[in-house]
Amino acid sequence: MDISKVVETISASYTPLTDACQGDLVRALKILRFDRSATLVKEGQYADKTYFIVEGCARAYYLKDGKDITDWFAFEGEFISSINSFFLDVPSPHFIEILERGILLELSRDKITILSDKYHDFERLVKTVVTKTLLQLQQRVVSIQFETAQQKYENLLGVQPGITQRVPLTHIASFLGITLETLSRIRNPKNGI
Amino acid sequence: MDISKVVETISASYTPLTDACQGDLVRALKILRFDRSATLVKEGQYADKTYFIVEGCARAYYLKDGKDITDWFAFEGEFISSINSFFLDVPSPHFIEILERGILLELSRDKITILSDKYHDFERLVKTVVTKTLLQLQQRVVSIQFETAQQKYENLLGVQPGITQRVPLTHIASFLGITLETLSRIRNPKNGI
DNA sequence: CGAGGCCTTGACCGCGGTCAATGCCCGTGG
DNA sequence: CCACGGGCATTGACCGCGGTCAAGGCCTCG
Repeated sequence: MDISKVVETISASYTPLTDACQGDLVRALKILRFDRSATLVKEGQYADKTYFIVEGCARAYYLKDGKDITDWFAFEGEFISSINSFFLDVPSPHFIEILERGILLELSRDKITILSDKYHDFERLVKTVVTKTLLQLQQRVVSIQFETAQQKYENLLGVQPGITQRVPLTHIASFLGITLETLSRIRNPKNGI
Repeated sequence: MDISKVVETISASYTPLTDACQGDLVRALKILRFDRSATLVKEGQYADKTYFIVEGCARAYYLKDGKDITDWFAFEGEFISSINSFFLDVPSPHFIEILERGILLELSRDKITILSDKYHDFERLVKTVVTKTLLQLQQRVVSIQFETAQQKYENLLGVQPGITQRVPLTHIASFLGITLETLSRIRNPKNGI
């Protein structure tokens, strides 16, 4: 796999980076490959890394009263990290788990700080990634707050059509804030029509 | 009112700005004063401005099936804008309304772009504001999704203790994603204990 | 073949929504 | 100065969505 190709893609899909910046970024990234599901971050760790997904998918989840609650999915071309730990430098409430065999790029906060200080355009890249995430999250608040379980599910399918083929329903249910049982009933056509 | 003092406060509370940048920022800001409630942004407008609240408070809301749904409050020292319209350059789904007599600073997206291009540290300021907002929103998702109406309300009081003195309960209820009736019952001590 | 993960289905019930009536406060005009 | 009206909040009666608990189906893998 050619990292510089991936960095070009990032530069093209988020915000342009100068060649110098791209070079430094390539050198700062570390390739991770996984054959099957694996846990990148555990609850309680200081999770000062962010991961860019080249192939495969991942989720961030936490335990609420012992229950596994997914609160973020990431697929090819997206970033994932434990945002609380990453930005606030506190122990992570989240686990981050790979859901499929795939390839990730890892980037530490230290290196992000160095790159952000050195390159104005890298600072802009980070701003853009954060902004996109903010807008997604905003949509999610609206969806969670006033839609029925069914609408939330249909909404998710609109944004991530293939998700049910790639992610267990349990995780999708907790992501939507509904139970697995409810999700199962929604998906059953004879309750629907 | 002395704008440069306010800009110093912003620089201190978010991320430091050079003197040159602060100077340019002071010149880019426009002061707005309001004696009573007023609407800054209407649904459907291209809302390419952001507002910093010096005194008073404001809310962003939208109409969902004719119902008024608040989805953001801002108080002294915070920014507010119609984030969808501002970042994506689409017509605003939101109204933005001043809730109290007060003072705001207005800054247009054009000027933010110019300042961001000229000053690396201004780019960083924007990143920091967006990041803080992202983290708040993340907390809110968790709160909305798995807490009871009462817990959501108590949560809000934890973060914004004085809010009930400054904002009508109707708006607080819709912000929390509950009805005014439910909020009223929660607040009534004889149902609580 | 058996065990365990994942999903489905059923029975039941409680939180919080809807609808509607009433209360309270304050500004405006007779 | 009081009466009225309108905005905001409270209270009550009712009910439905979706949660909980429990049983059972259906893979896959050892």
